Amino acid sequence: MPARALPYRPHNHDLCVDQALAQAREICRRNEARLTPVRERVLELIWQSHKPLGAYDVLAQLSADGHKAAPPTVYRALDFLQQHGLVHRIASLNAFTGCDHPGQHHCGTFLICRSCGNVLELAAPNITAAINQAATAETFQVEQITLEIAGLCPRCQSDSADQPTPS
Amino acid sequence: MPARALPYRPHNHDLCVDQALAQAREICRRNEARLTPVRERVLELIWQSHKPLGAYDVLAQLSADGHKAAPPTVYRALDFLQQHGLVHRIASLNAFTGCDHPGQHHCGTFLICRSCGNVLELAAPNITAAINQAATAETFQVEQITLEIAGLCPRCQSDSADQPTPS
DNA sequence: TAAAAATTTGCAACATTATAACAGTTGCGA
DNA sequence: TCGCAACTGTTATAATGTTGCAAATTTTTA
Ligand SMILES: [Zn+2]
Ligand SMILES: [Zn+2]
Ligand SMILES: [Zn+2]
Ligand SMILES: [Zn+2]
Repeated sequence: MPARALPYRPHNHDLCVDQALAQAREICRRNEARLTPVRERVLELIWQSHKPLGAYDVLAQLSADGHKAAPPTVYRALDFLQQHGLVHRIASLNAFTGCDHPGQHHCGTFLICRSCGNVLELAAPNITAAINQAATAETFQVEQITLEIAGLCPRCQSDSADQPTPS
Repeated sequence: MPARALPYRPHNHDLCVDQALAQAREICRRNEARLTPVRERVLELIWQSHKPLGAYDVLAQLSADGHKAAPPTVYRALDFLQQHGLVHRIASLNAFTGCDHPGQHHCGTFLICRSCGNVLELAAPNITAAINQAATAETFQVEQITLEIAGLCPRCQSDSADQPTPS
């Protein structure tokens, strides 16, 4: 089994895209949801890298395709994709990123590099457990967790150590 | 020692406000920072309840005071207050809330009730530890944590159980 | 105290992100 | 082929946040 593709490292990103699209098609089939051309194209654009994309970035790229689009088109597609657990919204960035392990609606934990902009989605049962424990101690009924961790990814840590100011 | 004032429960909120303002003055004195009238007034407005306030809500209330204000005035005051750890921004709400235990710049953990809108700031060492552990496992250098937990507070849980649709 | 410097505020314009309302289109079953 | 539901296009607008510069205020320096 190959190591998980880490956004921070060079990897065959086409595989990320192909897998994401294949999973999306499969999930929509199972959910009897329609992965229309616009929706699929938006998902593909979101997956063009591991850097979250703003709604208006998506919009601009749709327009570059020649697609005549307005904000609602994009926001509706993104809503759909979120609903089916295919993308996540990063609240601290007002941006969207593809979901690493789609299938069910879930709230991810994100490691966001402030230098390169890449995002890694974690599945962190320990964190979730600690959160639920703390919430339970306050008799709070958890419905949704927003956990976004900003900092420096491994690559950008060494970069800043090796090359003080790389342009 | 009295029980901590929980936002969800009736409490003498004037004490919350008085304490927050007193701490703010003390902290600014120590930091040699200037808690000007605008800044103090914005902090007071933020503390008018435990429900986070949008920047434009603050702006409206400043205007109601007769204060001639524009967005930058509010955003600058909020920036100042954040810088000195006196208020927090809730990214998932685009809103601001007073800090429960100010003194140093820190990232809080928030329990946000989607029904009554009140927010409780937690100090949760267990969660922080779990997050740092998970980040370290990915060789990620944490700088800032955004943790916002939405759901139902104790009061609103019982309300919805007792009174199915209370208007 | 008076001039100079730094900080804070006022103000106008603008940028970005997101939604509302309604009309047209498409796919699908009756 | 008709009717319905879901999807998309279109226009306008709302909500949130920023830039840049000038005036006012406070602090520092001489
Ligand atoms: Zn990839
Ligand atoms: Zn995910
Ligand atoms: Zn209170
Ligand atoms: Zn705090």
